[in-house]
Amino acid sequence: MSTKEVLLQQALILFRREGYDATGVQKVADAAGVGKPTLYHYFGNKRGLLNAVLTTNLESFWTEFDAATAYNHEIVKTLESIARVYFDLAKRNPEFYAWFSTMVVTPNEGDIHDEVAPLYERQLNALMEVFLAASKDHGNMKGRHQRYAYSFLGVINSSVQAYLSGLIKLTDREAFDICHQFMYGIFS
Amino acid sequence: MSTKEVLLQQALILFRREGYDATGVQKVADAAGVGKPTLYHYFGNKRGLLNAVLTTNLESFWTEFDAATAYNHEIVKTLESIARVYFDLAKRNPEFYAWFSTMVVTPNEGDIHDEVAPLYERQLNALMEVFLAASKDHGNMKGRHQRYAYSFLGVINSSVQAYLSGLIKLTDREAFDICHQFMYGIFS
DNA sequence: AACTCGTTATACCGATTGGTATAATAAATG
DNA sequence: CATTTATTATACCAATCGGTATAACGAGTT
Repeated sequence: MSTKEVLLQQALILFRREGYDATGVQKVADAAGVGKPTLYHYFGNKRGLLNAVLTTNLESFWTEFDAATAYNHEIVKTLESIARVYFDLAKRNPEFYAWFSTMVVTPNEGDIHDEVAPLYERQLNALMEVFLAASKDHGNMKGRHQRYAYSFLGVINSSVQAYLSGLIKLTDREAFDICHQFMYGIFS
Repeated sequence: MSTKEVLLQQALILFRREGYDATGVQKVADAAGVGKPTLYHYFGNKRGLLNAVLTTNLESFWTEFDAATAYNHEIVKTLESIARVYFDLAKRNPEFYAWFSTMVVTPNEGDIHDEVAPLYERQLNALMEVFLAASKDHGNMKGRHQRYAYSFLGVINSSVQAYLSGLIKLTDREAFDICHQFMYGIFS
């Protein structure tokens, strides 16, 4: 593994365990077994490191996410695909998911908000598009697409949190269940 | 307002806006218009300040919470009461709720985790008790009380997040809706 | 062999961190 | 009025913060 990859790996571990603000650049460099200027050579500054951690760990997620959010006139199946994308990320990279999912709801100012907010909005906007497109097929969800996007993400996160706590497994059945339960609340 | 109250108020604002770790004790003292030793006189150390912010802002919440979690053989009504307790806190003290709700899911080490974890567990345990008691009346929720406690909190938080974002209002009707939708998923 | 280029280390910068020793002040009590 | 007691400020501590100037290092290239 290259020095750069080791730095990214250790940064993620420390950011998750102690928080971004509480993690000094020195500590990351020490954990990676290199000097501080090496870190600055690769990432420019602390925020660059944060950005790199986010980008690398979300690379394949975005690919799957963009594919899943292409609405195909079957809202429930579309939501199931989306849920599975999140489940996959959680299973493939639980350390990162646990960290990222807490940051998207953190209203702090500073580096974290500036870097994470656009990533969250991109998810929210794509989900809103899905519900907006679906509302042309189903008349029952007038103007609530924004609220649906919010709470659907909440439902997914709730399952993943249970998974990360060892309570459940993230099966296709689980994705099926939460999507059906979610849509029931809208249509009924 | 006493000096102590001003310190608690400013600490909450800064903790929420910039995060606990990123907020220096000096900044809190400056914001309150007093010297640093004044802060240490009242709270001992930074963690004592954190503890005091949590305790004071949750004082009336716990009273209402303990009353609401007394299961009375009507699971839906009990859940509604609980939801309203959270809604009340969010409406009465949105600044605090926005801060606290992000911390309970943050798996960091350090002061925040040590102070917040027991508060979260107390909520979780009380909710588990509710579902456990209810499972004696309803046979359909065998051994899943822990998972229900998790996801019920998730549902509530999802509503409150939507409220804090200006999307919805936290009415009694909203509490009714989410509890019914939640229980449907369990019984069906 | 000379040279370049990407990578890394030593040592340092000013600013800020959490925390404190000392003492001046204010109010309350005798 | 004198004394205590609670409250506040000035000034400081070692440690760490994010960030950098300088240069040594090894691998290729010419």
